[in-house]
Amino acid sequence: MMSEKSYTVGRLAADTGIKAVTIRYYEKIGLLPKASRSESGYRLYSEADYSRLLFIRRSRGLGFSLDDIRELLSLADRQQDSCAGVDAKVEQQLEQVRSRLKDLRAMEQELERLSACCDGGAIMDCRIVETLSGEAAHNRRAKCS
Amino acid sequence: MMSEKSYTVGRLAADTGIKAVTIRYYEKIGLLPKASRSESGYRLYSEADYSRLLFIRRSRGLGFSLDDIRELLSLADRQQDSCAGVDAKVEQQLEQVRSRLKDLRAMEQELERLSACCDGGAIMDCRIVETLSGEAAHNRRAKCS
DNA sequence: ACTAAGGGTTATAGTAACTATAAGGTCAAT
DNA sequence: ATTGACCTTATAGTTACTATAACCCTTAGT
Repeated sequence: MMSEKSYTVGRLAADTGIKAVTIRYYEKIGLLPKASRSESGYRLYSEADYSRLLFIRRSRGLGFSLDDIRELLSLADRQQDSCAGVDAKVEQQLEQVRSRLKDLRAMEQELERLSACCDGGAIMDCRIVETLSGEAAHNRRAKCS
Repeated sequence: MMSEKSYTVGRLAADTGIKAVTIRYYEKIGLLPKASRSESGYRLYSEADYSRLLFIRRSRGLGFSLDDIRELLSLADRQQDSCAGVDAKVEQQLEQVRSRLKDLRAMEQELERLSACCDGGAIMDCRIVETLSGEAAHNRRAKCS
């Protein structure tokens, strides 16, 4: 007797913080099911779609790829199965994040070192340029920390 | 009287650790100058090309984009100019890296928290799935640290 | 001289996760 | 009726490569 409330794509976008274009894109790649349509052809979304989108958004926030999320969603859909698969994916993602952290920390250190190297002279005397050019650490005591 | 030694693309690749395809790609997008050619059409590279490639590789290692590197190279080429531009770019990159670090650290924390949540039951009881589904922190004392 | 392996050459398409653009249809309000 | 804000589609661009195909060159071995 009462129809469920439905969202247009723009409404869903506003409510979830995911842009309308992106929502359509998710539909196109099959991450979201095809939305039902109004008479005039507008997409109409249900509460279930809304939840699914939130799931996607949270997962993206944790750095999962869309392919990972596709898997997560299908794992999460099998309510009575073990959650070992989900747990494994979280673990895997954690490792990946840590590995990227390691790389970035190394970059940060090196950039800090370089940054401390510059004393504002000309390019030809610039330690930064020297370092980037590959004349690795030889005598950088003089001007660098 | 003596011609400089020159590298083929594969040799340069082996020496710099940048793949031959990538070297050709760098030439195509103008990051490397057009290489001279042997009679049969093979690319021939000089020491200068070698240095330039090393510069690119080190900069990539610091997370600079190819566009940034293009700028860095052109800055570095003006030997008598001030190195302020280079310094600024390093500073900028440092900021970017730090911002990405911040994001990743947040992801790491949240993933750690999630990972600790799983007690190996069924999906329908899984705290991870619950959390991802957006039912934010309500009563997670029970099973989560 | 012939051949096969291991170089090199080009052009084109695919990757991830969108973003931008164009060209148009719909809806609510004035 | 017209404006403005929404919706629709399709296509191309982004980053930094990687993969593929189809072909040419060089060199070592028989």
